[in-house]
Amino acid sequence: MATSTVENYLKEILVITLEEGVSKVPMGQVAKVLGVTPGTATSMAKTLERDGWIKYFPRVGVSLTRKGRRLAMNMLRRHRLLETFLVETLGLDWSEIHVEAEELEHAISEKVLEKLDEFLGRPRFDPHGDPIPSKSGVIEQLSSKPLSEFQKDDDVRIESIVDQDKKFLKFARKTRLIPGQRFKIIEKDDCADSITLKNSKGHQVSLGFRSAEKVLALPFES
Amino acid sequence: MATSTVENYLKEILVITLEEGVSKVPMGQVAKVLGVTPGTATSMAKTLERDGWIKYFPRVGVSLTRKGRRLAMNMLRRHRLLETFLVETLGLDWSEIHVEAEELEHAISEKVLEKLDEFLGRPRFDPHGDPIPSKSGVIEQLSSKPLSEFQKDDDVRIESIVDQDKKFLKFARKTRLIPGQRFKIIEKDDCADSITLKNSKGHQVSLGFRSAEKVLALPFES
DNA sequence: AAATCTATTTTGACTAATCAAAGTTATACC
DNA sequence: GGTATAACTTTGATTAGTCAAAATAGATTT
Repeated sequence: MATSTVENYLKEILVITLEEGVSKVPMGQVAKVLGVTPGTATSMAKTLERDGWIKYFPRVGVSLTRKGRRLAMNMLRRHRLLETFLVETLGLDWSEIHVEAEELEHAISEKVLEKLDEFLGRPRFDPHGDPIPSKSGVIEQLSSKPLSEFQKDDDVRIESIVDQDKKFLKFARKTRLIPGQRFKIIEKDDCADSITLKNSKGHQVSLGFRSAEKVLALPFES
Repeated sequence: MATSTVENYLKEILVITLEEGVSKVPMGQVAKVLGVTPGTATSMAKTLERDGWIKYFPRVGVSLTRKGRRLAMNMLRRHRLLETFLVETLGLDWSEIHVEAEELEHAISEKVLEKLDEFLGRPRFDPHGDPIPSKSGVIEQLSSKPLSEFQKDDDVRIESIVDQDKKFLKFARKTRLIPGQRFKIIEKDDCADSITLKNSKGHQVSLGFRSAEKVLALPFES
């Protein structure tokens, strides 16, 4: 069994891996995100390698083994499901949930997590719009977020439509909300619960938040 | 800050104290409930005393200081609120909740606990019928439980009526469900959701579980 | 009162996780 | 191409929590 320290190291290594799209994370960065001295990170790297969680390349960095990645994904799932619970069910403030989930994620069992997931209606995204890894460790493209998470003036590229309802897919096709298409968010009104997009040809679409949640997009630097 | 090991020691010492009505708990018993060797319990007792959580009387036992009791009560509150949550909200099986709560109680913050308490409607009893200590550390008489928690043939003494609804109080008075009165449970039917009591004068009352939950009683050895 | 038994304490050793500070590489700069 | 710099590793020490096994103190029995 992994201690919660081990779980933390693996999770943070995974997050950096996903965020930066690299496979070897340098020790300095590991030390920094975990708030320990570089020496501690190095010695931990050795024990993590000894126990088969990571591969350690001295003076270069660490990468997760399959086993390590599996556990790390599971931690990310716990973390994000808990964040969702804290906001949706208990109504905690957005700014506090990270710290809280950071603690709870080590204490919650697989069984309770499963029940929580069910209770929450198997959410796909956490309150920050980050995707929640599935039970089997699959995660949607990290940086793709539902349209509802973007802000006015953001440039986005449609990534995928989460909803499989035929009517919605038909509507999406008609309005060019198709993977690969580029849009700019020209209006976002929280009160009216509406988002308006425009593509380069001047074509315009408005969506309610409900629907905007079903459309995943990537931020797009033009 | 207390580690979760410290929290466990204090909580278990409190539980024994409450259950047995003693103030000094012998080391052997401490070791047993915590699943450690006697030597470990002894050395822990010294550190706990050093940090002001308990008083340690060599070869006799330990008792909680005011500070220790406060923390221990808080742990008991956490534990029982979590058990309530696991059963009521997530629908876990009665038999599993103790172990789960045992882990979570150390990870949940005061803030989240407060929200959880609110979400659950500030319950007074956990799923076992044990009282949940208040935020300020007050606990109702440990052994008093709602009538619904007793079994057929149990002898009980009514302790108090939790519900303040006038109609219910009137009904209780008429049927002699008054603090101090003795009854025997002559029938308890889970399917029919009904409990029937009889006092020494042959007077009989039947209650639904709903109502039986509002009547606290003490087990009574005749 | 001596012998025995049981509960408790002591001792010495171990693991996980950490830090500070000294030592080592590789890279970058002139 | 030698030296400074930043990144990384090593070393030695510390703290929390634990066990096994030997030592001791009280209580109980004879």
